[in-house]
Amino acid sequence: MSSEEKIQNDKRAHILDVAEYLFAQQGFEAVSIREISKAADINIAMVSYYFGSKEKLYEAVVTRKLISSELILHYIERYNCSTDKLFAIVDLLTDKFFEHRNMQTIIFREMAMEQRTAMAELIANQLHQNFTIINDVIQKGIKQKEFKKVDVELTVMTIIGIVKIYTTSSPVVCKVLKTEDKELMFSKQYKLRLKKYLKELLTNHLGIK
Amino acid sequence: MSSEEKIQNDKRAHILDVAEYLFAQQGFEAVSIREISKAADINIAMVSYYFGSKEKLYEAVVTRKLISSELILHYIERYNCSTDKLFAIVDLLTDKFFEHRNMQTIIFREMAMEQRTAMAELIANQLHQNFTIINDVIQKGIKQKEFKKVDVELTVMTIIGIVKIYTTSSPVVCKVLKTEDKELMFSKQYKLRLKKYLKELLTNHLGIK
DNA sequence: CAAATTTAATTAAACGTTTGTTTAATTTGC
DNA sequence: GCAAATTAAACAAACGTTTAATTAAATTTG
Repeated sequence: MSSEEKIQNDKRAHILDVAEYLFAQQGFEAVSIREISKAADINIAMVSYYFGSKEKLYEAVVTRKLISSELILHYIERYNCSTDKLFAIVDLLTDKFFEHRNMQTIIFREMAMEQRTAMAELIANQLHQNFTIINDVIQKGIKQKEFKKVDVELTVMTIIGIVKIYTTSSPVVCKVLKTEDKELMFSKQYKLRLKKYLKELLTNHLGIK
Repeated sequence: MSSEEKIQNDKRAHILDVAEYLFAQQGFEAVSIREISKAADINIAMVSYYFGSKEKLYEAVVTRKLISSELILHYIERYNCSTDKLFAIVDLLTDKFFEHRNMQTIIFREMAMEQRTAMAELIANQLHQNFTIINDVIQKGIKQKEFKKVDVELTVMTIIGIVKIYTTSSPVVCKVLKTEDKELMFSKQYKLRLKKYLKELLTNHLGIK
């Protein structure tokens, strides 16, 4: 990559970062191009120049950070038993959700919209792929008598649901955890607590010895 | 209540219903007063006439259906042991979330906004109250050796998280459950499945005999 | 290697729409 | 006939986008 390309990519990436933050905070419609431009310290016309339109900027923001199923598969292939695979998924998901919680806010807001846009479909498919991987791991674990028989689909949803509500409902989670501090809530300490809890929950639920 | 008041209330309620549906589908900013008016078959000016502004209409929509903590308390007071209380809460929450899932979509979208509005604060407080009730039930159950020792706050979040992701992420949940039909997803049958799953999960997790 | 030329990046201003809200006139129900 | 309900029209403000002009950078040329 030449140096000028890097500079342009930096600027593009900067706009994407700013836009992601604002979209996550307020939602797509609530954020104006003028607001993004001001926050990113660029001219209003630059968004159209780089991305074509506000809609396409949004698409770029979303697609940039989707958790690919390849990543998950690659991450768990090193483990042999289903328990280790499942726990690795818990770690990975928690890490990714904590790291990209702005993105997760956007993604699940999009999922809450009933109207099927092309992008909503894209996200749903991606999430479904990730669901399927976790589903298969649990299914295999049950088959090999490593896990008890459970409602597999809802178990998958449980994992995602907890991590999701933790990372995307911070005002109320803050209150519940009595932290009053969002920084603390997303600290290493609390991330460990969440991971530990999830593994204990799954251990109990799946009857892991 | 006089007959004309009833008619006015009906019209107000009708606007609230339509607005709730649209707000849940698209979010506050994405819905215009013109769209609401068209869908509700009223004049544009009637929203201002009845509610004052779009903002106040939104407030009216949200506050109308918040699950009051009194309702929960009243619902569980008839039960003696913590297990029965907890299972009653599972039933109540599932029912309410299924019944008012439009509302839940709006509420958690508001919670995902980082900017603290007056209404976000109101919702957070309400949710926190509900959290606290569940929290207390589990805490008491542990104290009385009815439950195993667990991370109580995260257990509460688990219950809410599962019901929430089920009711407010229907596109992806549909795919996961292989129903392809949103009606089926919110049928009695599937509601029972969810309740049963939650109780089994809690039974395993809390070591209920 | 500097000057000339072309391309890319950036800007301020203006575009036509749409937004939420208000006004002032009209209709409705009692 | 009077008050409440309803309407169409108009309001300024904000929206996403485009334009045409300008600056900066890259490339070509002599």
